[in-house]
Amino acid sequence: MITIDYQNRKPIYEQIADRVEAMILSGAVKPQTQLPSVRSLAVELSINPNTIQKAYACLEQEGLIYPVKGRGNFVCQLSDMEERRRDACYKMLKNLVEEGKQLGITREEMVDYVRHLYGGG
Amino acid sequence: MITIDYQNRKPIYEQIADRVEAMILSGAVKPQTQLPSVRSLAVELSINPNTIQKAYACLEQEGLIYPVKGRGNFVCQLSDMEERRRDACYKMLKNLVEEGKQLGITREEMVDYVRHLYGGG
Amino acid sequence: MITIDYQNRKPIYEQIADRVEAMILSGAVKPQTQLPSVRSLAVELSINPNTIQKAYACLEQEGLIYPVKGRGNFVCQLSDMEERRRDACYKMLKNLVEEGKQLGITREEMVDYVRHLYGGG
Amino acid sequence: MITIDYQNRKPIYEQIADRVEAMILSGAVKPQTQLPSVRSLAVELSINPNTIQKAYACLEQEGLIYPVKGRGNFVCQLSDMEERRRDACYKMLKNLVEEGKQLGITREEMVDYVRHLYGGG
DNA sequence: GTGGTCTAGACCACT
DNA sequence: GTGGTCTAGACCACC
Repeated sequence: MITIDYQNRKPIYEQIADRVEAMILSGAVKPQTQLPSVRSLAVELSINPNTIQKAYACLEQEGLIYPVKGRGNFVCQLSDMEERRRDACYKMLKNLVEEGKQLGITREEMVDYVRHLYGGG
Repeated sequence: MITIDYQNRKPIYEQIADRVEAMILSGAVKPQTQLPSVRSLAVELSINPNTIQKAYACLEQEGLIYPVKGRGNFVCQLSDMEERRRDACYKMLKNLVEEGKQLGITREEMVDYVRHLYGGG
Repeated sequence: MITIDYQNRKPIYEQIADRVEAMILSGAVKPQTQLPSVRSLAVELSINPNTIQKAYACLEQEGLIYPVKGRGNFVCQLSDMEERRRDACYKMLKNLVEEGKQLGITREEMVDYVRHLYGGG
Repeated sequence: MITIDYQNRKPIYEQIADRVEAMILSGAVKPQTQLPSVRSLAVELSINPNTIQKAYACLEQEGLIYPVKGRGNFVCQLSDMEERRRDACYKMLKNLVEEGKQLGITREEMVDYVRHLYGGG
């Protein structure tokens, strides 16, 4: 479910954190669910456990997951999940639109691109 | 016309290169036009001339500008400008759509966001 | 009467010990009273009996409770209860005041906060 | 200005972050001021640079400081400084009051303690 | 077994 | 020189 792009400028721990966040916000991972342990995920992805640790620390800091010492990390019960999802979406799109405008792309041109790239829906 | 975001993970020289590229591809800067000199732009942006130099080197490498010794840097005559522009746009959008899907955003939901954020047009 | 905060950095056994200590020092639990058994409390709080055991061991070590083999744990007869209570209070407040000073909070400002937060009384 | 308590349960990086935050919120360190470099502070406190790095990362995440690559870390221009200070104060006091109540301390008793411990002011 | 912290050392990008 | 990231290995506390 998680893939790492070593060419990407975004640090690995952030790639992981973003991916897990997306899974939580999209509802693919339910609240109270236990996440894979730091060590097991490190083995699975063939990276250092500290990197996973850092990713999980970010998510905890954002209030998305909580650790239980000696047991593991769990997904928080979120009351504002829908709102967070929308926020994340907005933030992402704002950058996009900004770049698009600089490239001189018209609104409908971009809308068409999005429609096309998104595929069946 | 060019702003630097020191918070941004993208290196400064690349921010500048991207911005100039956008201006060229969008037609805001016409072919054969002379770009600001390395030194003057460095002063204007209050950064090291080496950084501007690196940005211009990137653009030259991409075939977007060409240097004339002792005179400055100029915008190339591009036959495939439209194509390049579309490529840049596609590349940008592909990442976006990928993220959007991971967040579980539907196609029309995203289209609506884009329409709204893009503003009048 | 006892709640566990899994988010808290303080270890669980210490949370329990502190809570029981507070109940004893505040007079909510009288001397000679029998405490709930390790097992029953473990069940009630849904945690490992070892953790309760460790909490009780701490309290015994502090001279607040004493175990009777085969019967259970009991609250000690304390001659210096008032003094202990004041000590615990002092210790707690010292940290607080230190932090408050670092934040540049004035004495009266803090006094007002305390009054307000404490509520009726 | 910064002291580390190795006995403290609070991790070192957090002790540092809290201390710097307090200095910023109390106005002891003005906006736009450059903080000591990661390496220099590490030497001064005789700890690993990574620990300082982590502390600074926390502060950046909170929006209190911002890094400039190759130059250093700087204090943000905060519009809501007063509000943040009050929040930090409230948060700190809430825990205190909670503990105090459990110990059976009356409101005026606690107010008196605070007044006394706070010293001249 | 779990997460959390710290250290040490290396590498990279930017100035 | 600066900050940022990653790895490796160790230790601790908790369950």
